[in-house]
Amino acid sequence: MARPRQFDEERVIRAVRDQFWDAGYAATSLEDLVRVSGLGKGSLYGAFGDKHRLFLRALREYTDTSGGYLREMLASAPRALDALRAFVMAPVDDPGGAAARRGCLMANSTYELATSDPDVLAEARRTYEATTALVAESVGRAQDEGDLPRDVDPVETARALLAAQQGLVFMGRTGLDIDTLTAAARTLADKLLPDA
Amino acid sequence: MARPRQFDEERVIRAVRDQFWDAGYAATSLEDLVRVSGLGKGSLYGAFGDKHRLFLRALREYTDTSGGYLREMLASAPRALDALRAFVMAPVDDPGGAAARRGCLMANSTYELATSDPDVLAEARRTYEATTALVAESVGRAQDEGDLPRDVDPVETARALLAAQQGLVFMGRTGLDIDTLTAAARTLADKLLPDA
DNA sequence: TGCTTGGTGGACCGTACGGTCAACAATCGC
DNA sequence: GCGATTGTTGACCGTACGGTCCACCAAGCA
Repeated sequence: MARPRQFDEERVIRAVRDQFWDAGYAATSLEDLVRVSGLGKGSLYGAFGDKHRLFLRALREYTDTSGGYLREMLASAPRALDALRAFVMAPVDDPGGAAARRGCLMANSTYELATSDPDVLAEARRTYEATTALVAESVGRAQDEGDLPRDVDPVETARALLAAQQGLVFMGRTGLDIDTLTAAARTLADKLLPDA
Repeated sequence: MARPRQFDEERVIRAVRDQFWDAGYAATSLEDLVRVSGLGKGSLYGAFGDKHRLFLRALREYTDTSGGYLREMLASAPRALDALRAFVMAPVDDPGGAAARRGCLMANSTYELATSDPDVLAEARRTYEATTALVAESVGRAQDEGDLPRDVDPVETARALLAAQQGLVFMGRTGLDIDTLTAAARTLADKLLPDA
């Protein structure tokens, strides 16, 4: 072993992720990445490879973290139905609406790159499948707890809930004010999760 | 007057719009625009201004055309409820799923540019407001026709329907197969428009 | 037909980008 | 302490981009 790294890899990835989140992939220059990371170009390349690989790494960090939060949130809720409601309302869980305007890094990336970048498309599908499975499991739990009717398919319901959530994310990106957005989220949750 | 234009302005705008639609704003180069339009750089600049203004023009063409179709579709339906159902199902109205993967130019642009481009953000809000108003009007009509309960707010319902539709657009962009997407769309329509 | 006016096209320009590299610095085993 | 090894830095490079410009051209008018 020789000279050790002078930076915290996780901290750098989080800083880079935030930059991509705020500005998008194409609109983020290497100079931006150097600035937010505090590293030189050479170090960045030596540690993470080129811009594309660095982006994929940051995206993976985002999906892993988000997936972890979701898993925990769904698992820790006393009643699954409440967790599902919180899942739909997640895009508006932010007083000032700043998070709503920022949106979801995975959705932003899908819209910007999915047509041209197979790696991003694959990550999108992977995340989508994993989220659907997690939500479907909670739908099943809500059925077991008597809060949702037995005759609906958990996976179908999970896909509908995910679509509703992502639709709210989109409306947040258009700059819709947080109160109106919250009302829309409530309407969707009430209709899709009738017994709440 | 001197030498007249040798191209059809509308045709050029549509070609440019399709290019931006397929590749996005940043990923479309001036060379691409020259290729799909058949014009030289000078002509393009002389007729439409720079890349940004040309993009806004193409985006406006898209929103005007889409808005026109929507207005017509909603107005011509014998029962408003059927039209609302068609509105939600629109993202999957495409046998091969190609249109679903392409998504909606306005949504694509919002995700790519709304944070940094005030003009695009304004166009997004304008389109969003107009669509909400059109859909809300049809919700009111469906209430008058006895197909939707009287106690729901038309504008709230319209926003929920729009969110559901845009959520489906997102799922289409992730490459979800058209059959699964159609099933999700049906679930959403059934829940949000109960008496269909 | 020659003059004027606006359209056309592509050569050309400055710049900012992603990426490379070589010189230097810091740590470890010996 | 010294060499080996790896990390760090920023100057540097080639390229592709958006945008400009100018020489040429076609139509209308006298």
